[in-house]
Amino acid sequence: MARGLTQRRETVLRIIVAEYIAKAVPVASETISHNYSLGVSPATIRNDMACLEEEGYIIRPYTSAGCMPLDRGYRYYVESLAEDIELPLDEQRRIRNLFYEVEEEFESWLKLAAGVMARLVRNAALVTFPKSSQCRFRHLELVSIHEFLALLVLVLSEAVLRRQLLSFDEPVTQGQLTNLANRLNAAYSGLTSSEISAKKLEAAVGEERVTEAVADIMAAEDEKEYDEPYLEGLRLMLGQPEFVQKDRMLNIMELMEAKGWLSSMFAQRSSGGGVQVVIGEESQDEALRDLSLVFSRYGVPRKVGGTIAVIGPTRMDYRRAISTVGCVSGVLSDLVAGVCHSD
Amino acid sequence: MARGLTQRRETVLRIIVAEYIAKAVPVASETISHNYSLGVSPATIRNDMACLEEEGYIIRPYTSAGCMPLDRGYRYYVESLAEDIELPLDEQRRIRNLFYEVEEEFESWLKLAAGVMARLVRNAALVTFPKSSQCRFRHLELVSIHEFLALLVLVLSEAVLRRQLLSFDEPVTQGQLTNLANRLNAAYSGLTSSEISAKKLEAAVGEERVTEAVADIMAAEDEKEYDEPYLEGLRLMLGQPEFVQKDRMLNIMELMEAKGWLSSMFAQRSSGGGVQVVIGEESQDEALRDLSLVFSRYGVPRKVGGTIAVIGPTRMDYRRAISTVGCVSGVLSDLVAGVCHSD
DNA sequence: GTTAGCAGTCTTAGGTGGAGAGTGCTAAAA
DNA sequence: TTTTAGCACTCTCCACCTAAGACTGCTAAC
Repeated sequence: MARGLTQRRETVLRIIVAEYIAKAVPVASETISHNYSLGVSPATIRNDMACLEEEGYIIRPYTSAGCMPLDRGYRYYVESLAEDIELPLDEQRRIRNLFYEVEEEFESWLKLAAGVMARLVRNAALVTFPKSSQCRFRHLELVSIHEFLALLVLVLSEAVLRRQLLSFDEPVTQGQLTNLANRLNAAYSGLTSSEISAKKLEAAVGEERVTEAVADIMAAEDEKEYDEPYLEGLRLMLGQPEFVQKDRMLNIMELMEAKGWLSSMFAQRSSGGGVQVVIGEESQDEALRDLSLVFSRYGVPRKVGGTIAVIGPTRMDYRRAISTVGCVSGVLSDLVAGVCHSD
Repeated sequence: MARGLTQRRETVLRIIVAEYIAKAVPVASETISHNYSLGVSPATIRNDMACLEEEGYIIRPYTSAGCMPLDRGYRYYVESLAEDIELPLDEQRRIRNLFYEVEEEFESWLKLAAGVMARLVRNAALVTFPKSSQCRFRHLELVSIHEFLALLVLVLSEAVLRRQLLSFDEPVTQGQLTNLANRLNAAYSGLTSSEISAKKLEAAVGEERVTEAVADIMAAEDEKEYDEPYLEGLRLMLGQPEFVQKDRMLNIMELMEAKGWLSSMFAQRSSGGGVQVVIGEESQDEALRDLSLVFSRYGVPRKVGGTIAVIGPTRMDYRRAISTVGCVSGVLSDLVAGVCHSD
């Protein structure tokens, strides 16, 4: 039997992947021959399948069974999808409208984005908080709780908000706090964490304490790669037939609850833009070896950005996932751009 | 055979519940007779078991099998636990210390509380955000994003923080915003939502827009029963043997992701203080019929409070759950009291 | 009221066989 | 050389059975 992928073999491969994605059941040669008009008999398909198996695109669960795609097969399928698969325009518009209906709050947008993606692809979806490359001080506010305790509210660039309780060794009045806040706001406006650390103002009641807290928060903000992300639709993903075994389900949940899994997940994100796909074992992470990831950056390049992703079994509707992620990332980018227009 | 619960039968019932909680396997008469020195033979235990079954405390999965507790049996067991079961003092201290190590931020405490409880009881744990009975205005801040868009940051009583984007029809400068914020802060300090709505200030650029937003946010805050709670340890609960069937797992996850399940969960919380237990079918909610709930209010009575809870299968270690919930609720109450001392 | 003994009941695991699905192979046809 | 038909073969899946094991229910004696 000759090697190499003839045109028909490529078609057969695409059919196998598409069928398997749709049905989650090993694909038989007869199914292909019957449902698709390739003009050849099942026996011919079988020959092609043998070849595809030899080349590592597909595998059979046992001798004489239908075949299912391997990671390499999925990869071929994904590459073979047209570069520009997009959702139909009316669906894009429908999604976009969802965001304009919701209140003008950032968290709502992100949560909505995760929810929308999860529902559309029937898998888990995740959205990280957008983060600026280096955040800048915009504004702070000090609210007295009682005489030894105050609430520090810090507004950073891109509408990032942080708060922290500050306890003082000596009694401090709201008047003093307001005073202090005014001076610090004037002094720190637009500065970065390190610039604030470097600056030394004249000592005043609580001034050092506040400055230190501000610099710490901003430094932490700059440093941390990913905030706690919004994750939705885990249950949709776990409803997929690949997770019949309970331990597999629990493994996934353990993975998701663990800290730092996100970073490992996006470890190999290339610098290239657009929607990217990591299939099963292409991932570094052992725990992700039978999961796939479709993700994209969103935001304003070189200023602020986050990541959105769809997570599912390697048998995932890549066409749908890629187009959905692409659309939602576009919508979110526009929303972000609107908020940090003048930064 | 005589009816009624003799002292020994009560003991047998407690042993059955305790054994079943520990092993998750139907309890045999021989097990009881062997491992506990009741001074009677298995046959006698069997007689007692027959009686307990007749009275609805226990059930057998089939004729001639060991027995397992019914809701009524669990209820008896819970009531029979001493009123004042508490964690050993050193464990209490260990838990308390965890909270003092963490940064002084409210969200961190709540998340930590949920995590700690989940780990200790090996089940799901949940903590709602504390909420004041009627929130009061403390402070607002307006930060210009660009000339038609500003960020409203609102600080309410008990350090509750809300933010919202506001768009304007006409250009507004940061100077105007600061001015407006100062006036509103002076005017609204300490007021409730309705008092703010009632008040009419002289019109100024954007004044109406801001006041309206503030009143809306505060009204929403007053109205909503439960915020999105912190939920941890779902995976621990789902690891329990009662969830071997996948659909049961998915049902639970669906329930948890649904909106409003919390309110239905705590629907029947009595006004009585302390730790409370709802066992299986005692709950109104059909979906919760094989789950139990151990929960408690925390916070400062009549001022601000939230709910913490442990959720698990009816076969749950109630002793451990009750003592843990009691301890954590105490710690959280102290922390909350510290923050809203002067309110 | 309690106990020993034993028959009886139900579950569980392991094994068997037949039906069905789908391929691999071979030899012939195109 | 590629394609096809035909058929033997492999493997799963399901239903059914059996034997072992776990406990109880019952009865009669203590």
